[in-house]
Amino acid sequence: MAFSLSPSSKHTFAHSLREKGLRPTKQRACVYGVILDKRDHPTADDIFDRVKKHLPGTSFATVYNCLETLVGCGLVRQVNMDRSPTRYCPNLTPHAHFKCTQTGQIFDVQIDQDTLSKMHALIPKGFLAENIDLCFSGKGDSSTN
Amino acid sequence: MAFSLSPSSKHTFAHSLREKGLRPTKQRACVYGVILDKRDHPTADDIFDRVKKHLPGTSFATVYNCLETLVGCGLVRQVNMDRSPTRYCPNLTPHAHFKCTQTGQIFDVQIDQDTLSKMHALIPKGFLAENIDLCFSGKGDSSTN
DNA sequence: GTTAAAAATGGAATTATTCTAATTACTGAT
DNA sequence: ATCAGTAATTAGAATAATTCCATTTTTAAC
Ligand SMILES: [Mn+2]
Ligand SMILES: [Mn+2]
Ligand SMILES: [Zn+2]
Ligand SMILES: [Zn+2]
Repeated sequence: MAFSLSPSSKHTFAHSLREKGLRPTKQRACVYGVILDKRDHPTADDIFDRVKKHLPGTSFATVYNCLETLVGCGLVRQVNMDRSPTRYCPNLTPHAHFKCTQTGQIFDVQIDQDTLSKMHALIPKGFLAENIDLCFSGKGDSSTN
Repeated sequence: MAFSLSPSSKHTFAHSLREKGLRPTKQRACVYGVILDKRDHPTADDIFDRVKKHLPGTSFATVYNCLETLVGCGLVRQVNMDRSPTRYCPNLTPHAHFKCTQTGQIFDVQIDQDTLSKMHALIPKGFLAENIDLCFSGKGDSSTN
């Protein structure tokens, strides 16, 4: 059966898509659902595997198409570190990412308003930043393994 | 003729490599030289083109090998934004990158110690960050085009 | 100069992602 | 409900940055 989003997620989802004149299809809902369901910053491949459990006929191209759409609607953020496959994150609050070099896991790191302001203040006059990306990498918390 | 590094760059170069038991070859010097020479955050492909002007026989594999070596020695930093090709930067001071979405140019943005500390302070207890990457993207300074 | 290790080379392989052309699913008039 | 037009999905081919591999060349040590 298709992924069932919570009522509030379903509303956000449908609303964000319709605002851009796009359709809330079951594939898009499912991709969004699996990203919300397990917030481990999955890759497109991970998402493909998970989506297939709910909608077995789904193609890889569709997963990529859906991801592009969801990112375009601002429902999901892309996380790029090094040259590794892009990962996807449904956390829309200002946050950074920490990648454990041992396990490969990616953790969310909240950014407080004060630090965020300081970061913004780095940008020289005449530049307009639409996007900020802050990534850490190193040894992660071993207790979380 | 092989690229001629300034005396001080040549010293840093040879010293950093020898510290790791690696040889300061002319290809490595040339790759390092072109990165120092034009600090526009070139891609491997850009570097390949520039290196060939000095050492025409150089292969693409060698450029990648040299870049890996230079990064491993800490002489050069990799800059990854989105999924675009990796770019290389010889600026070893703490700095962020701003990518102009219109021209694709990448600019260095200095990070003051205070902001750097605040950023470090975001990292949760138990995590040890070996690397920090801060990237902005948006509209760059049109006067620099 | 000989020998052994390191580096460079050319080309093949890998792989995440994008593209293309064909099919299917919606939408919204009629 | 039917039809037409558009949007979305699909399977597979194509792309492109990077890595790998086998071979040759260079270098360093003896
Ligand atoms: Mn898989
Ligand atoms: Mn070129
Ligand atoms: Zn995240
Ligand atoms: Zn830089």
